[in-house]
Amino acid sequence: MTEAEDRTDPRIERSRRVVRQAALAELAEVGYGRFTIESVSARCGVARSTIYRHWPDKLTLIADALQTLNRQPGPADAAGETSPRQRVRQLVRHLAEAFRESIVADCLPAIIEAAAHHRDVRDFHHQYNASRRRALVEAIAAGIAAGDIADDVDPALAALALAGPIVYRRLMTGDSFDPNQVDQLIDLVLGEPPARSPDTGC
Amino acid sequence: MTEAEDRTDPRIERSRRVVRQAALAELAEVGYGRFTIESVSARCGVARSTIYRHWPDKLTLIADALQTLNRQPGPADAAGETSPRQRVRQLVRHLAEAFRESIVADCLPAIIEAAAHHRDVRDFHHQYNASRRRALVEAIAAGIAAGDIADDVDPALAALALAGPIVYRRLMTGDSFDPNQVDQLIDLVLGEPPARSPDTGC
Amino acid sequence: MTEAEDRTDPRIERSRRVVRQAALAELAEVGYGRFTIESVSARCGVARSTIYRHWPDKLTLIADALQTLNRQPGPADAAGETSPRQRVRQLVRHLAEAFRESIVADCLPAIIEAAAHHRDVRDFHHQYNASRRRALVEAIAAGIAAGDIADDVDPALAALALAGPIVYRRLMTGDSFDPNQVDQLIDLVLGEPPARSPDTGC
Amino acid sequence: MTEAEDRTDPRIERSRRVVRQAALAELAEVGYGRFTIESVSARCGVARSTIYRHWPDKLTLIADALQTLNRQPGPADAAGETSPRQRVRQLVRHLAEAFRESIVADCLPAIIEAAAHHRDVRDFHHQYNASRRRALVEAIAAGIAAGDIADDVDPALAALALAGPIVYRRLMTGDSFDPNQVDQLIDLVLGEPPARSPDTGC
DNA sequence: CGCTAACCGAGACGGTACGTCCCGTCTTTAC
DNA sequence: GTAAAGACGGGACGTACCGTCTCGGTTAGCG
Repeated sequence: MTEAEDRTDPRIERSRRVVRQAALAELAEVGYGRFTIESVSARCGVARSTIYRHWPDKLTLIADALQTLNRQPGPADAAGETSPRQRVRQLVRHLAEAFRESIVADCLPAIIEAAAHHRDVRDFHHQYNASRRRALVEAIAAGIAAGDIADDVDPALAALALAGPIVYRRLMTGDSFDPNQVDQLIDLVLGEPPARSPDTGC
Repeated sequence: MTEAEDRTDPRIERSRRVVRQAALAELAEVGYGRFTIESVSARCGVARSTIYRHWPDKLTLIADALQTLNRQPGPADAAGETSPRQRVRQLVRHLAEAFRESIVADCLPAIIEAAAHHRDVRDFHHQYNASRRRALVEAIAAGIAAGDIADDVDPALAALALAGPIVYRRLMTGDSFDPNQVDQLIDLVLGEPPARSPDTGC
Repeated sequence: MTEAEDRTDPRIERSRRVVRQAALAELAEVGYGRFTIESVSARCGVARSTIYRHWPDKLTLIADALQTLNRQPGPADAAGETSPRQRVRQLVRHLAEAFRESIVADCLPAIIEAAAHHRDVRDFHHQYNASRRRALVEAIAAGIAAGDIADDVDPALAALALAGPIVYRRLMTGDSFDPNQVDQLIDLVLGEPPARSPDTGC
Repeated sequence: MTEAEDRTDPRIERSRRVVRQAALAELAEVGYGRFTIESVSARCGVARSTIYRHWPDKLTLIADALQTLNRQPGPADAAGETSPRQRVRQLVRHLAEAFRESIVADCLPAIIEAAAHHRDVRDFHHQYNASRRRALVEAIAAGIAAGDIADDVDPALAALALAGPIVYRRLMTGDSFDPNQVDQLIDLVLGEPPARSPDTGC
C-alpha cells in the first residue's frame, strides 16, 4: 500500500487532501442541506471537475472525507499506569470534550442525516461509534475484573448510560455535556467507587 | 380567537393539514437532503403554488409541520395509582417505544440536521425534548421524595442517563434500544429498587 | 338597446367603464407583453374576480376596451364649406395628429401584436382602419369628381400613399410624421393643386 | 479577432445559432405575447438552462435573434446596368415581396410591440428600417440627378410615400401590398416616367 | 533533458428544484 | 343576491447547482 501510494501523482494526493479538508469544513459550517460541491470547490480552489474526477458524487465525497477522521484518539493513548476506573473516566471525559467542540461534533448532525439515507456514511458512522464504545466497554469490564466496579454492572449497558447523556445533550438540547460533570455521571452509573482507600489513589 | 378561526376558509385549513402530513411523511422517508416541495406537492395533490402561498420556504414548512407533532402524550396520562418508580418506568419505556418506530423517530435525523442551521426547527426540537425530559425529571424527583429512589441521585443527571442510551442507540448505532431492557437500565441508573427489606440490600 | 342598457345595474356599467379605461391606460403604458389583469385591477380598484366576470380573458378585455374608442372623429365632422381637397387635407392632418399623440397611437403596437394572434382584436383593428381609410378614399374620389384632383389618380392607392407614411413614421422610426408636412405629402401624391389655370397642367 | 473567434467553443456557436433560429420561428408563429423560452427550448432541443446561460432574459434573446437578420439584401445587389428609376422599382418591389412573406414580416408585429418597451429591440428595429429606407432615398436622389424623376420631388418624403403603403397594408389591413401594384404606386408618387425626350420636361 | 501521459482548470451542456408572479377558475364571506 | 376577497391548480419565469462532458494547458516522471 505504501508503495502504491508513493507511486500516485503528488498532484492527486494534494487535491484529495485539500478537497477533503474543505469538505469537512463546509459540512461543519453549512450542514448537509446546503453542502455544495461548488462551495467546496471555491473554498479550496480545486476545480469542480477535478472534484468530480475523484469522487462520483456529493455523498461519496462526504463519506470519504469522514473516513479521514477515523484516527482513533489512541485506545491506550495515555493509558499509562492508571486504574481501570480512571481509564473509564478518561474515555468519557474525552468523549465529552470532543462533543463540546471539534470538527466531528460540528459535522454530527450532517453525518446523522446522511447516514439515514446513504449506506457508506451509515457504515462509517456506526463503525466509528462502535469502536469508540468498544473501548469504553472494555475499560468497564476491566474495572469489574479488577473489583473496581460492582460486578452486577452490564458493561455494554453501562457504556450506553455513560455515552448516551453526552450525545443527548449535544443533539437534543441547546448545550453540551459539561466535562466536569463526568465524575458525577460515572458515580451515578457505576456506583460510588469502592471505599477501600480512595484517598490513597492519586 | 375561536370565532376568528372559525371564520377561516375551510379550504385553507384543509390544505394546511394535508400538506403538513405529507411533509412529515416525506421527511421521514427521504430525509432532509432530498426533501422537495415538489414531492410534497405530488404526494398530497396540493399545487406547489398553494404550498408556497402558505409557507415561504421549505424550512418553514418543515418547522411548522413538526410543530403539529407537539401534542404531548399526556404528562399524567395513565398516572393512575402507580408508584413513582413505575411512573419513571412508564416514561422511559414510552420513549424507547417511540424511538423504535414513529414518525418523529423517523424524522429525527432530518430534524437534527435542520435544527443545526435553522432557528425555528432548533427551537421546536429543543423545547420538545425539554418538555419530555422535564416529565422524567419530575417523576424521578417524586420517587426520591417517596423514598422509592436513593436520595443521592441527581434527578436531572439521572434523566439524562435514562434517556441518553435510547437516543444513542437510535442515532449512533444500527438498531434501537430494546424496550425490554428498560428495567435493567433503570436499575443500573437509579439503583436496585428497595425490596421488602431495603436494609438487607448490599 | 337603450332600454336594455337602462336596466343594467348602474354598478355594472360603472365597473365596465373604469375597467375599460384602466385597460387602455395600462396597454398604452406597459404594452401588450406586460399587460396584466392584476395591474388593471389595481389601477382602477375593481377586484380581479369582477373583471373576469365581465370579460372571459385578457384579450377579450383588450378588444372590448378598444371598441369604445370606435368613436369616429365624425366623417362629415367639420365638413362645412370646404373644398374636397381641403377635406382630404383635413383627414390626413387629423390622422397625423392622432398618431402623434393619443391613447390609440400609444396602444398601436399592442394592438398590432394582439391582432396578429387574436381574431377579435384583428377584426376591430382592420375595421377601424378600413373605416378611416374609406373616408379618405371618398374624399379623394370627390376631389377627382370636382376636378380638384387629376383623374388618373387611383383613390384607393392614393389613400394608402397618404396614410402609409404616417403609419410608417410612427411604427418603423423613432419619431412621428410632422402634421405640417401633410401639405407637402398631399402635393406629392395628388399632384400640385390646380392653380388658376388648370388646363396649363399637362 | 478572427483568431479569437476561432477559439470559441464550437458548442457555443452551435447553441447560439439554433436557439436564435428557433426564437425567430417562435416569434413569427406565436407572437410576442406567447413567446416562451420553454417553447424555444423545446423547438430546438437546447436546454432551458443553456439558453439562460447565453441570454439573460427573453427580450435580450429576441433582440439578439433579430440582429442576425441584419444581413441587408445587398444595396447594390443586382444593381447591374439598370436606370435609377429601375433601381427604385427594384427596391420597392423587394420590400413588397419581403412584406408578403418572410420571417421578418411575420415577426413584425412582435418586433413593433417589443420595440415599444425595450431599448435594444427598438434600436435594432429603427436602424434596420433606416438602412433600408436610406437605400431607397439614395436611389430616388440618383433618379432626380439623372433627370429620371422630377426635381421637385423630396426624396425622403417620396421614400416614405413608397414604403408607407406597403407597411400600412401589412399592419393595418388584412392583406399585403401586391407587388404587381408597385409600378402603379411609383408612377403615382414619382410621376409618370419621362417619355421619349425627358429633357423637354419642365 | 525532452516526451508523453496524466492531471488540471475552465466551463458548456442537459437537467431538476427553487421561490416568484400571474393566469383563469372557483368558493366563501360580507354588505 | 351580488360584488369583493382571495384560495386554488397551473405554468413560465429567471436562478442555482447538479453530474456529465469536452476542451487546451501544465506538469510530473520515464526513457
